[in-house]
Amino acid sequence: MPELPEVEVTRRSFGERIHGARVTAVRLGKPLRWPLGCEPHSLVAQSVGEVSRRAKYLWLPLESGGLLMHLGMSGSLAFCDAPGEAGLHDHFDLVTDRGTLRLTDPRRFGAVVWSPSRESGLAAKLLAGLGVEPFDPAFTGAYLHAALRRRRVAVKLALLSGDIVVGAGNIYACEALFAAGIDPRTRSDRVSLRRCELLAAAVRDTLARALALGGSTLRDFRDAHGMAGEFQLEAQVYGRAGQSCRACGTPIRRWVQGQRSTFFCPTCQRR
DNA sequence: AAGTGGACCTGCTAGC
DNA sequence: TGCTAGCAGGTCCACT
Repeated sequence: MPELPEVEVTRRSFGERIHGARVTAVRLGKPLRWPLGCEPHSLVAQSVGEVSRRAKYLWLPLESGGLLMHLGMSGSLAFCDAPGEAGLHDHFDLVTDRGTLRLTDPRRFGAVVWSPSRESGLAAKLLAGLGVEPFDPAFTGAYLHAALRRRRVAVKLALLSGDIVVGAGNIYACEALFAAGIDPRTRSDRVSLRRCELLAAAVRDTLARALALGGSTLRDFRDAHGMAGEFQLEAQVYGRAGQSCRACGTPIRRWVQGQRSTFFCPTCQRR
């Protein structure tokens, strides 16, 4: 589910309200991707700092360290005053004096992991090796070109790998490649500098547009207030196999790369 | 180092 | 109506 826009929309929807709150209880549901890494009760009475994001991870600072959270494929966070009984898929509650932050994640690919800091423990290991942030000025066409030059995998897979640029998942990688007019099957080392400039701009613009629209709600994404996103209504290719390209009318094609669906317009996107 | 495929887990839908 | 196969927004890990 959540790519960078959804994670950032989520962060913005509860970060300010939880800042300064004090933890009063922690409830765990079924196991997530990794064990919490600390005694849940040890978090009680600690105050919450300013929530930040790196790639698709959120970092919730506490006094003894912090919680690194990931929404996986199906996770979402809600922050509310009276959350009610935990449901079947509610696997983590951080109860505070200002409300409860609840992770709902049916598939349980998500994670909540305690670390002494972002720079140590499991958090450091998970954050190591991540590529540049898409809105970082360092993410330029020249940077992208230099990184892609060393790879032979299809450019779509290079975007998804997360070690060049972070944030674009399956939806936005497809959409950015469409916006840049690049065939997702193109070998990374054959994308010219000129087209890398277009692609870097397309990644940035696509993610920014999605952010402005509150992300994409395909089935169940909601921000911490329960608001759905609207980017999916503007998708040019994602999930549109067989439908006509909004730009040229050619049927959108579906192709499998790295065991995942890629959607593209064979006319608008060229190798 | 880079590339490949499997693993994790649940729910929904299309098709027979 | 009921079963099954296939698909889903991520990314870690082992192996070549």
